[in-house]
Amino acid sequence: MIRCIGKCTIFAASKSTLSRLPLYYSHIRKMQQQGEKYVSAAAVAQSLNLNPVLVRKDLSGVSSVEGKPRAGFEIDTLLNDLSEFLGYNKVDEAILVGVGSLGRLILTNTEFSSMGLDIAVGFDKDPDLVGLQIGSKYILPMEKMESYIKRTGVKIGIITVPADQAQSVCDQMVECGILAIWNFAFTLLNVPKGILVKNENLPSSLAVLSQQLANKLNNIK
Amino acid sequence: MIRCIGKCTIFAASKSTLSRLPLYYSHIRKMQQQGEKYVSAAAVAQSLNLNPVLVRKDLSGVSSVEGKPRAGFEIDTLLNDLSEFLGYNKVDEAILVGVGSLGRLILTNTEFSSMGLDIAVGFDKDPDLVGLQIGSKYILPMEKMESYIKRTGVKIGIITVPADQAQSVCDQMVECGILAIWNFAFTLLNVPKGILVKNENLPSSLAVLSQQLANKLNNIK
DNA sequence: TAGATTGTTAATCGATTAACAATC
DNA sequence: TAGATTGTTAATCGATTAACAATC
Repeated sequence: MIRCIGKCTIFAASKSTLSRLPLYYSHIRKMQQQGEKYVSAAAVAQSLNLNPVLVRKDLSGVSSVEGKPRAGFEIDTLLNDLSEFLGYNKVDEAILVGVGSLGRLILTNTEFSSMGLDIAVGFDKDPDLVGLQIGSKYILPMEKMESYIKRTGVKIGIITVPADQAQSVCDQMVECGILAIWNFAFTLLNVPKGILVKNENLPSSLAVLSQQLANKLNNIK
Repeated sequence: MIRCIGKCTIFAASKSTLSRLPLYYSHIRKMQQQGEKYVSAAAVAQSLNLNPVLVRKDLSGVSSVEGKPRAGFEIDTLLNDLSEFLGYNKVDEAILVGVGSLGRLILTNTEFSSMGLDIAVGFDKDPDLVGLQIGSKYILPMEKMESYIKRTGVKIGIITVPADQAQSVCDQMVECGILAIWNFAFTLLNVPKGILVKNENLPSSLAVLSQQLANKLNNIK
Protein backbone atom coordinates (compact mmCIF):
# COMPACT_ATOMS: atom_id res chain seq x y z
CA MET A 1 0.00 0.00 0.00
CA ILE A 2 1.17 3.47 -0.78
CA ARG A 3 1.87 5.46 2.32
CA CYS A 4 1.86 9.17 2.11
CA ILE A 5 3.76 11.77 4.07
CA GLY A 6 2.50 15.11 3.00
CA LYS A 7 2.09 14.72 -0.74
CA CYS A 8 5.08 12.46 -1.20
CA THR A 9 4.63 8.80 -2.10
CA ILE A 10 7.31 6.65 -0.53
CA PHE A 11 6.95 3.27 -2.17
CA ALA A 12 10.00 2.89 -4.36
CA ALA A 13 9.47 0.03 -6.78
CA SER A 14 12.53 -1.90 -7.90
CA LYS A 15 13.36 -2.03 -11.58
CA SER A 16 12.07 -5.54 -11.81
CA THR A 17 8.81 -4.69 -10.09
CA LEU A 18 8.47 -1.67 -12.33
CA SER A 19 8.86 -3.71 -15.47
CA ARG A 20 6.11 -6.08 -14.36
CA LEU A 21 3.59 -3.35 -13.61
CA PRO A 22 2.68 -2.62 -17.23
CA LEU A 23 1.94 -6.30 -17.69
CA TYR A 24 -0.35 -6.32 -14.69
CA TYR A 25 -1.98 -3.19 -16.01
CA SER A 26 -2.72 -4.57 -19.42
CA HIS A 27 -3.89 -7.90 -18.07
CA ILE A 28 -6.17 -6.36 -15.47
CA ARG A 29 -7.43 -3.88 -18.05
CA LYS A 30 -8.51 -6.81 -20.16
CA MET A 31 -10.39 -8.27 -17.20
CA GLN A 32 -12.10 -4.97 -16.63
CA GLN A 33 -13.26 -4.91 -20.22
CA GLN A 34 -14.67 -8.37 -19.73
CA GLY A 35 -16.80 -6.98 -16.94
CA GLU A 36 -14.89 -8.31 -13.94
CA LYS A 37 -15.11 -6.27 -10.74
CA TYR A 38 -12.46 -7.91 -8.56
CA VAL A 39 -9.11 -9.49 -9.22
CA SER A 40 -6.82 -11.41 -6.89
CA ALA A 41 -3.05 -11.34 -6.97
CA ALA A 42 -3.20 -15.10 -7.12
CA ALA A 43 -5.25 -15.03 -10.31
CA VAL A 44 -2.95 -12.52 -11.97
CA ALA A 45 0.04 -14.62 -11.00
CA GLN A 46 -1.48 -17.68 -12.55
CA SER A 47 -2.42 -15.95 -15.79
CA LEU A 48 0.97 -14.37 -16.18
CA ASN A 49 2.94 -17.38 -15.01
CA LEU A 50 4.50 -15.56 -12.12
CA ASN A 51 5.08 -16.42 -8.50
CA PRO A 52 1.97 -15.43 -6.49
CA VAL A 53 4.00 -13.90 -3.66
CA LEU A 54 5.78 -11.70 -6.13
CA VAL A 55 2.55 -10.36 -7.59
CA ARG A 56 1.06 -9.89 -4.15
CA LYS A 57 4.03 -7.85 -3.09
CA ASP A 58 4.05 -5.79 -6.25
CA LEU A 59 0.35 -5.02 -6.08
CA SER A 60 0.32 -4.26 -2.39
CA GLY A 61 3.08 -1.79 -3.15
CA VAL A 62 1.11 0.25 -5.64
CA SER A 63 -2.43 -0.16 -4.41
CA SER A 64 -3.89 2.72 -2.45
CA VAL A 65 -6.16 0.39 -0.51
CA GLU A 66 -5.55 -2.99 1.05
CA GLY A 67 -6.69 -6.02 -0.85
CA LYS A 68 -9.59 -7.89 0.66
CA PRO A 69 -8.80 -11.43 1.76
CA ARG A 70 -10.85 -13.89 -0.24
CA ALA A 71 -11.81 -11.32 -2.87
CA GLY A 72 -8.68 -9.50 -3.95
CA PHE A 73 -8.54 -5.98 -5.29
CA GLU A 74 -11.30 -3.89 -6.76
CA ILE A 75 -10.35 -3.61 -10.40
CA ASP A 76 -11.33 0.01 -11.00
CA THR A 77 -9.35 1.27 -8.04
CA LEU A 78 -6.38 -0.93 -8.79
CA LEU A 79 -6.18 0.16 -12.42
CA ASN A 80 -6.33 3.76 -11.29
CA ASP A 81 -3.52 3.21 -8.84
CA LEU A 82 -1.44 1.39 -11.43
CA SER A 83 -1.85 4.04 -14.06
CA GLU A 84 -1.19 6.73 -11.50
CA PHE A 85 1.93 4.95 -10.36
CA LEU A 86 3.15 4.36 -13.89
CA GLY A 87 2.49 7.95 -14.82
CA TYR A 88 0.05 6.99 -17.57
CA ASN A 89 -2.14 9.90 -16.56
CA LYS A 90 0.33 12.66 -16.94
CA VAL A 91 2.04 12.94 -20.29
CA ASP A 92 5.78 13.22 -20.78
CA GLU A 93 7.07 14.72 -23.98
CA ALA A 94 9.89 13.12 -25.91
CA ILE A 95 11.81 13.71 -29.09
CA LEU A 96 13.12 11.06 -31.42
CA VAL A 97 16.28 11.23 -33.50
CA GLY A 98 16.77 8.98 -36.51
CA VAL A 99 13.75 8.51 -38.71
CA GLY A 100 14.73 5.21 -40.31
CA SER A 101 12.41 2.25 -40.33
CA LEU A 102 12.64 1.70 -36.59
CA GLY A 103 12.27 5.39 -35.90
CA ARG A 104 9.16 5.53 -38.05
CA LEU A 105 7.73 2.52 -36.31
CA ILE A 106 8.10 4.21 -32.95
CA LEU A 107 6.92 7.59 -34.20
CA THR A 108 3.74 6.13 -35.58
CA ASN A 109 3.01 3.79 -32.71
CA THR A 110 -0.09 5.20 -31.07
CA GLU A 111 0.18 3.11 -27.93
CA PHE A 112 2.92 5.11 -26.33
CA SER A 113 0.63 8.05 -25.80
CA SER A 114 -1.69 5.91 -23.70
CA MET A 115 1.35 5.11 -21.60
CA GLY A 116 2.06 8.74 -20.95
CA LEU A 117 4.70 9.26 -23.61
CA ASP A 118 4.05 11.77 -26.32
CA ILE A 119 6.70 11.79 -29.00
CA ALA A 120 6.40 15.36 -30.13
CA VAL A 121 8.65 15.44 -33.13
CA GLY A 122 11.34 13.54 -35.03
CA PHE A 123 14.73 14.77 -36.15
CA ASP A 124 16.84 13.52 -39.01
CA LYS A 125 19.84 14.75 -40.90
CA ASP A 126 18.52 13.53 -44.24
CA PRO A 127 17.14 16.59 -46.07
CA ASP A 128 14.73 14.36 -47.98
CA LEU A 129 12.98 13.44 -44.76
CA VAL A 130 12.92 16.89 -43.27
CA GLY A 131 9.55 18.55 -43.58
CA LEU A 132 7.70 15.29 -44.04
CA GLN A 133 4.95 14.32 -41.71
CA ILE A 134 5.07 10.73 -40.47
CA GLY A 135 1.96 9.66 -38.67
CA SER A 136 1.04 13.03 -37.29
CA LYS A 137 4.62 13.93 -36.43
CA TYR A 138 6.80 16.42 -38.25
CA ILE A 139 10.39 15.70 -39.11
CA LEU A 140 12.78 18.54 -38.40
CA PRO A 141 16.44 18.96 -39.37
CA MET A 142 19.07 18.13 -36.76
CA GLU A 143 20.09 21.76 -36.60
CA LYS A 144 16.80 22.61 -34.97
CA MET A 145 17.15 20.09 -32.18
CA GLU A 146 18.99 22.35 -29.79
CA SER A 147 16.54 25.21 -30.00
CA TYR A 148 13.62 22.80 -29.82
CA ILE A 149 14.83 21.15 -26.64
CA LYS A 150 15.68 24.42 -25.02
CA ARG A 151 12.41 26.06 -25.98
CA THR A 152 10.13 23.22 -24.92
CA GLY A 153 12.17 21.84 -22.01
CA VAL A 154 11.59 18.28 -23.23
CA LYS A 155 13.50 15.83 -21.03
CA ILE A 156 13.33 12.48 -22.85
CA GLY A 157 15.23 11.63 -26.01
CA ILE A 158 14.82 8.51 -28.13
CA ILE A 159 17.79 7.43 -30.23
CA THR A 160 17.10 5.36 -33.32
CA VAL A 161 20.13 6.19 -35.41
CA PRO A 162 22.74 3.63 -36.50
CA ALA A 163 25.18 2.56 -33.78
CA ASP A 164 28.08 4.62 -35.05
CA GLN A 165 26.14 7.86 -34.80
CA ALA A 166 24.46 7.17 -31.50
CA GLN A 167 27.16 8.57 -29.22
CA SER A 168 27.29 11.86 -31.05
CA VAL A 169 23.52 12.24 -31.02
CA CYS A 170 23.55 11.37 -27.36
CA ASP A 171 26.19 14.00 -26.63
CA GLN A 172 24.15 16.64 -28.39
CA MET A 173 21.03 15.67 -26.49
CA VAL A 174 22.78 15.82 -23.15
CA GLU A 175 24.35 19.13 -24.07
CA CYS A 176 20.93 20.59 -24.71
CA GLY A 177 19.43 19.37 -21.46
CA ILE A 178 17.90 15.97 -22.14
CA LEU A 179 17.90 13.94 -18.91
CA ALA A 180 16.68 10.51 -19.98
CA ILE A 181 17.63 8.59 -23.09
CA TRP A 182 15.92 5.59 -24.59
CA ASN A 183 18.60 4.05 -26.74
CA PHE A 184 17.71 1.67 -29.56
CA ALA A 185 21.16 1.75 -31.15
CA PHE A 186 23.26 -1.28 -30.43
CA THR A 187 25.98 0.43 -28.49
CA LEU A 188 26.43 1.51 -24.91
CA LEU A 189 26.40 5.25 -24.46
CA ASN A 190 28.78 7.25 -22.36
CA VAL A 191 26.83 9.80 -20.43
CA PRO A 192 27.67 12.15 -17.58
CA LYS A 193 26.63 10.97 -14.16
CA GLY A 194 22.98 11.58 -13.50
CA ILE A 195 21.77 11.13 -17.07
CA LEU A 196 19.48 8.11 -17.35
CA VAL A 197 19.86 5.63 -20.16
CA LYS A 198 17.66 2.67 -21.00
CA ASN A 199 19.06 0.43 -23.69
CA GLU A 200 16.99 -1.73 -25.98
CA ASN A 201 19.32 -4.36 -27.06
CA LEU A 202 18.25 -7.07 -29.48
CA PRO A 203 21.64 -8.75 -29.92
CA SER A 204 21.81 -9.24 -26.16
CA SER A 205 18.37 -10.76 -26.04
CA LEU A 206 19.15 -13.01 -28.92
CA ALA A 207 22.35 -14.16 -27.25
CA VAL A 208 20.44 -15.17 -24.14
CA LEU A 209 17.75 -16.98 -26.06
CA SER A 210 19.98 -18.87 -28.43
CA GLN A 211 22.37 -19.90 -25.69
CA GLN A 212 19.51 -21.28 -23.65
CA LEU A 213 18.30 -23.16 -26.67
CA ALA A 214 21.75 -24.58 -27.33
CA ASN A 215 22.04 -25.71 -23.71
CA LYS A 216 18.66 -27.30 -23.93
CA LEU A 217 19.46 -29.14 -27.11
CA ASN A 218 22.74 -30.33 -25.64
CA ASN A 219 20.98 -31.41 -22.49
CA ILE A 220 23.54 -29.55 -20.46
CA LYS A 221 20.70 -28.22 -18.49
CA MET B 1 38.87 -19.88 -19.11
CA ILE B 2 36.82 -22.58 -20.75
CA ARG B 3 37.64 -25.97 -19.33
CA CYS B 4 36.88 -28.99 -21.37
CA ILE B 5 35.97 -32.49 -20.39
CA GLY B 6 35.83 -34.51 -23.53
CA LYS B 7 34.20 -32.17 -26.01
CA CYS B 8 31.90 -30.57 -23.53
CA THR B 9 32.39 -26.96 -22.49
CA ILE B 10 31.43 -26.44 -18.89
CA PHE B 11 31.36 -22.69 -18.43
CA ALA B 12 27.73 -21.76 -17.97
CA ALA B 13 27.30 -18.03 -18.33
CA SER B 14 24.53 -16.34 -16.40
CA LYS B 15 21.85 -14.48 -18.28
CA SER B 16 23.36 -11.18 -17.29
CA THR B 17 26.83 -12.22 -18.41
CA LEU B 18 25.36 -13.52 -21.64
CA SER B 19 23.65 -10.25 -22.41
CA ARG B 20 26.91 -8.36 -21.97
CA LEU B 21 28.91 -10.60 -24.27
CA PRO B 22 27.51 -9.17 -27.52
CA LEU B 23 28.50 -5.72 -26.31
CA TYR B 24 32.03 -6.88 -25.61
CA TYR B 25 32.11 -8.52 -28.99
CA SER B 26 31.07 -5.46 -30.90
CA HIS B 27 33.34 -3.18 -28.94
CA ILE B 28 36.39 -5.41 -29.31
CA ARG B 29 35.57 -5.94 -32.96
CA LYS B 30 35.78 -2.20 -33.42
CA MET B 31 39.19 -2.18 -31.75
CA GLN B 32 40.35 -4.96 -34.04
CA GLN B 33 39.32 -2.93 -37.05
CA GLN B 34 41.34 -0.04 -35.70
CA GLY B 35 44.38 -2.28 -35.77
CA GLU B 36 44.68 -3.08 -32.07
CA LYS B 37 46.25 -6.41 -31.15
CA TYR B 38 45.59 -6.64 -27.42
CA VAL B 39 42.78 -5.54 -25.19
CA SER B 40 42.51 -5.57 -21.41
CA ALA B 41 39.37 -6.23 -19.44
CA ALA B 42 40.08 -2.98 -17.65
CA ALA B 43 39.98 -1.02 -20.90
CA VAL B 44 36.75 -2.66 -22.03
CA ALA B 45 35.21 -1.93 -18.67
CA GLN B 46 36.12 1.70 -18.91
CA SER B 47 34.81 2.11 -22.47
CA LEU B 48 31.54 0.41 -21.67
CA ASN B 49 31.09 1.97 -18.26
CA LEU B 50 31.10 -1.34 -16.45
CA ASN B 51 32.77 -2.60 -13.32
CA PRO B 52 36.24 -3.95 -14.25
CA VAL B 53 35.89 -7.05 -12.08
CA LEU B 54 32.70 -7.91 -13.86
CA VAL B 55 34.28 -7.69 -17.29
CA ARG B 56 37.32 -9.64 -16.09
CA LYS B 57 35.12 -12.41 -14.83
CA ASP B 58 33.00 -12.48 -17.97
CA LEU B 59 35.99 -12.56 -20.27
CA SER B 60 37.90 -15.11 -18.27
CA GLY B 61 34.83 -17.26 -18.54
CA VAL B 62 34.69 -17.32 -22.31
CA SER B 63 38.34 -16.99 -23.24
CA SER B 64 40.11 -20.17 -24.26
CA VAL B 65 43.43 -18.84 -23.02
CA GLU B 66 44.36 -16.92 -19.92
CA GLY B 67 44.79 -13.22 -20.21
CA LYS B 68 48.30 -11.94 -19.81
CA PRO B 69 48.87 -9.71 -16.83
CA ARG B 70 49.87 -6.24 -17.95
CA ALA B 71 48.78 -6.85 -21.55
CA GLY B 72 45.31 -8.36 -21.50
CA PHE B 73 43.86 -10.63 -24.14
CA GLU B 74 44.95 -11.13 -27.72
CA ILE B 75 42.12 -9.62 -29.71
CA ASP B 76 41.96 -12.17 -32.53
CA THR B 77 41.75 -15.11 -30.17
CA LEU B 78 39.29 -13.40 -27.87
CA LEU B 79 36.94 -12.47 -30.70
CA ASN B 80 37.06 -16.02 -31.92
CA ASP B 81 36.21 -17.33 -28.49
CA LEU B 82 33.39 -14.83 -28.09
CA SER B 83 31.83 -15.62 -31.41
CA GLU B 84 32.25 -19.32 -30.77
CA PHE B 85 30.62 -18.95 -27.39
CA LEU B 86 27.77 -16.83 -28.70
CA GLY B 87 27.19 -19.25 -31.54
CA TYR B 88 27.83 -16.60 -34.18
CA ASN B 89 29.67 -19.19 -36.23
CA LYS B 90 26.96 -21.72 -36.53
CA VAL B 91 23.68 -20.55 -37.94
CA ASP B 92 20.31 -21.16 -36.33
CA GLU B 93 17.23 -20.99 -38.47
CA ALA B 94 14.14 -19.15 -37.35
CA ILE B 95 10.71 -18.33 -38.68
CA LEU B 96 8.79 -15.13 -38.12
CA VAL B 97 5.05 -14.74 -37.82
CA GLY B 98 3.36 -11.41 -38.36
CA VAL B 99 4.69 -9.34 -41.22
CA GLY B 100 3.57 -5.92 -40.04
CA SER B 101 5.95 -3.03 -39.80
CA LEU B 102 7.93 -4.54 -36.94
CA GLY B 103 7.99 -7.93 -38.61
CA ARG B 104 9.31 -6.38 -41.79
CA LEU B 105 11.95 -4.51 -39.90
CA ILE B 106 13.23 -7.70 -38.36
CA LEU B 107 12.92 -9.72 -41.57
CA THR B 108 14.99 -7.23 -43.48
CA ASN B 109 17.59 -6.61 -40.81
CA THR B 110 20.76 -8.11 -42.17
CA GLU B 111 22.64 -8.01 -38.90
CA PHE B 112 20.96 -10.99 -37.34
CA SER B 113 22.63 -13.33 -39.78
CA SER B 114 26.06 -12.24 -38.60
CA MET B 115 24.88 -13.18 -35.13
CA GLY B 116 24.00 -16.67 -36.17
CA LEU B 117 20.30 -16.18 -36.72
CA ASP B 118 18.89 -16.79 -40.15
CA ILE B 119 15.25 -15.88 -40.45
CA ALA B 120 14.25 -18.25 -43.18
CA VAL B 121 10.73 -17.16 -43.97
CA GLY B 122 7.83 -15.06 -42.74
CA PHE B 123 4.23 -16.11 -42.23
CA ASP B 124 1.13 -13.93 -42.27
CA LYS B 125 -2.57 -14.53 -42.48
CA ASP B 126 -3.13 -11.56 -44.76
CA PRO B 127 -3.55 -12.95 -48.31
CA ASP B 128 -2.27 -9.68 -49.75
CA LEU B 129 1.11 -10.24 -48.12
CA VAL B 130 1.39 -13.91 -48.96
CA GLY B 131 3.66 -14.54 -51.90
CA LEU B 132 5.48 -11.25 -51.53
CA GLN B 133 9.18 -11.14 -51.03
CA ILE B 134 10.39 -8.81 -48.33
CA GLY B 135 14.09 -8.28 -48.31
CA SER B 136 15.06 -11.65 -49.65
CA LYS B 137 12.46 -13.48 -47.55
CA TYR B 138 9.25 -15.02 -48.82
CA ILE B 139 5.95 -14.60 -47.04
CA LEU B 140 3.93 -17.78 -46.69
CA PRO B 141 0.35 -18.26 -45.52
CA MET B 142 -0.21 -19.35 -41.93
CA GLU B 143 -1.58 -22.68 -43.13
CA LYS B 144 1.86 -23.65 -44.32
CA MET B 145 3.57 -23.03 -41.01
CA GLU B 146 3.01 -26.48 -39.60
CA SER B 147 4.38 -28.34 -42.55
CA TYR B 148 7.29 -25.90 -42.83
CA ILE B 149 8.35 -26.36 -39.22
CA LYS B 150 8.00 -30.10 -39.37
CA ARG B 151 9.84 -30.41 -42.64
CA THR B 152 12.76 -28.16 -41.75
CA GLY B 153 12.96 -28.86 -38.04
CA VAL B 154 13.36 -25.15 -37.31
CA LYS B 155 13.43 -24.56 -33.57
CA ILE B 156 13.14 -20.78 -33.13
CA GLY B 157 9.97 -18.76 -33.70
CA ILE B 158 9.68 -14.98 -33.70
CA ILE B 159 6.29 -13.50 -32.88
CA THR B 160 5.49 -10.05 -34.23
CA VAL B 161 1.71 -10.20 -34.34
CA PRO B 162 -0.58 -7.95 -32.27
CA ALA B 163 -0.88 -8.87 -28.60
CA ASP B 164 -4.30 -10.46 -28.89
CA GLN B 165 -3.12 -12.97 -31.47
CA ALA B 166 0.19 -13.79 -29.88
CA GLN B 167 -0.97 -16.60 -27.63
CA SER B 168 -2.67 -18.45 -30.43
CA VAL B 169 0.36 -18.12 -32.71
CA CYS B 170 2.52 -19.28 -29.83
CA ASP B 171 0.33 -22.32 -29.26
CA GLN B 172 0.55 -23.29 -32.90
CA MET B 173 4.30 -22.91 -32.88
CA VAL B 174 4.72 -25.05 -29.80
CA GLU B 175 2.36 -27.63 -31.24
CA CYS B 176 4.54 -27.93 -34.32
CA GLY B 177 7.77 -28.32 -32.39
CA ILE B 178 9.21 -24.84 -31.92
CA LEU B 179 11.34 -24.81 -28.76
CA ALA B 180 12.34 -21.17 -28.37
CA ILE B 181 10.17 -18.12 -28.90
CA TRP B 182 11.25 -14.54 -29.28
CA ASN B 183 8.13 -12.60 -28.41
CA PHE B 184 7.71 -9.00 -29.53
CA ALA B 185 4.01 -8.85 -28.71
CA PHE B 186 3.18 -7.02 -25.50
CA THR B 187 1.77 -9.94 -23.61
CA LEU B 188 3.20 -12.77 -21.58
CA LEU B 189 2.84 -16.14 -23.22
CA ASN B 190 1.72 -19.32 -21.57
CA VAL B 191 3.94 -22.12 -22.69
CA PRO B 192 4.43 -25.69 -21.57
CA LYS B 193 7.38 -26.30 -19.31
CA GLY B 194 10.61 -26.53 -21.22
CA ILE B 195 9.70 -24.08 -23.95
CA LEU B 196 11.92 -21.01 -23.86
CA VAL B 197 10.48 -17.54 -24.22
CA LYS B 198 12.31 -14.26 -24.46
CA ASN B 199 10.07 -11.20 -24.30
CA GLU B 200 10.86 -7.85 -25.84
CA ASN B 201 8.80 -5.48 -23.93
CA LEU B 202 8.81 -1.78 -24.71
CA PRO B 203 6.09 -0.73 -22.26
CA SER B 204 8.12 -2.29 -19.46
CA SER B 205 11.26 -0.49 -20.49
CA LEU B 206 9.41 2.75 -20.78
CA ALA B 207 7.94 2.30 -17.32
CA VAL B 208 11.38 1.87 -15.83
CA LEU B 209 12.82 4.85 -17.63
CA SER B 210 10.04 7.29 -16.97
CA GLN B 211 9.78 6.31 -13.34
CA GLN B 212 13.47 6.90 -12.87
CA LEU B 213 13.11 10.25 -14.55
CA ALA B 214 10.19 11.19 -12.34
CA ASN B 215 12.14 10.21 -9.22
CA LYS B 216 15.05 12.24 -10.43
CA LEU B 217 12.96 15.30 -11.11
CA ASN B 218 11.33 14.96 -7.71
CA ASN B 219 14.72 14.59 -6.10
CA ILE B 220 13.50 11.52 -4.30
CA LYS B 221 16.71 9.92 -5.34
C1' DT C 1 62.13 -4.01 -10.39
C1' DA C 2 57.48 -1.70 -10.04
C1' DG C 3 53.10 -1.55 -11.50
C1' DA C 4 49.34 -2.92 -14.29
C1' DT C 5 46.56 -6.59 -14.95
C1' DT C 6 45.09 -11.13 -14.13
C1' DG C 7 41.99 -14.85 -11.71
C1' DT C 8 39.80 -16.21 -7.38
C1' DT C 9 37.78 -16.17 -2.84
C1' DA C 10 34.84 -13.76 0.36
C1' DA C 11 31.48 -10.01 1.37
C1' DT C 12 27.66 -7.40 -0.09
C1' DC C 13 23.66 -6.31 -2.27
C1' DG C 14 19.12 -7.00 -4.29
C1' DA C 15 15.42 -9.73 -5.69
C1' DT C 16 12.73 -13.92 -5.29
C1' DT C 17 10.71 -17.50 -2.70
C1' DA C 18 9.09 -19.83 1.55
C1' DA C 19 6.63 -19.68 5.82
C1' DC C 20 2.98 -17.99 8.53
C1' DA C 21 -0.28 -15.33 11.10
C1' DA C 22 -4.33 -12.32 10.13
C1' DT C 23 -8.82 -11.61 7.92
C1' DC C 24 -13.05 -11.64 5.41
C1' DT D 1 -17.12 -22.03 10.13
C1' DA D 2 -13.51 -23.28 6.58
C1' DG D 3 -10.73 -21.83 3.17
C1' DA D 4 -8.94 -18.55 0.01
C1' DT D 5 -6.44 -14.64 0.04
C1' DT D 6 -4.02 -11.04 2.17
C1' DG D 7 0.51 -8.64 3.99
C1' DT D 8 4.92 -9.41 6.33
C1' DT D 9 9.06 -11.47 8.17
C1' DA D 10 12.79 -14.66 7.38
C1' DA D 11 15.45 -17.74 4.23
C1' DT D 12 17.30 -18.46 -0.16
C1' DC D 13 19.21 -17.54 -4.35
C1' DG D 14 21.95 -15.12 -7.80
C1' DA D 15 24.69 -11.46 -9.32
C1' DT D 16 27.86 -7.72 -8.33
C1' DT D 17 31.55 -5.75 -5.86
C1' DA D 18 35.59 -5.75 -2.76
C1' DA D 19 39.93 -7.69 -1.41
C1' DC D 20 44.10 -9.90 -2.53
C1' DA D 21 47.71 -12.92 -4.05
C1' DA D 22 49.97 -14.22 -8.47
C1' DT D 23 52.29 -12.87 -12.75
C1' DC D 24 54.38 -10.77 -16.67
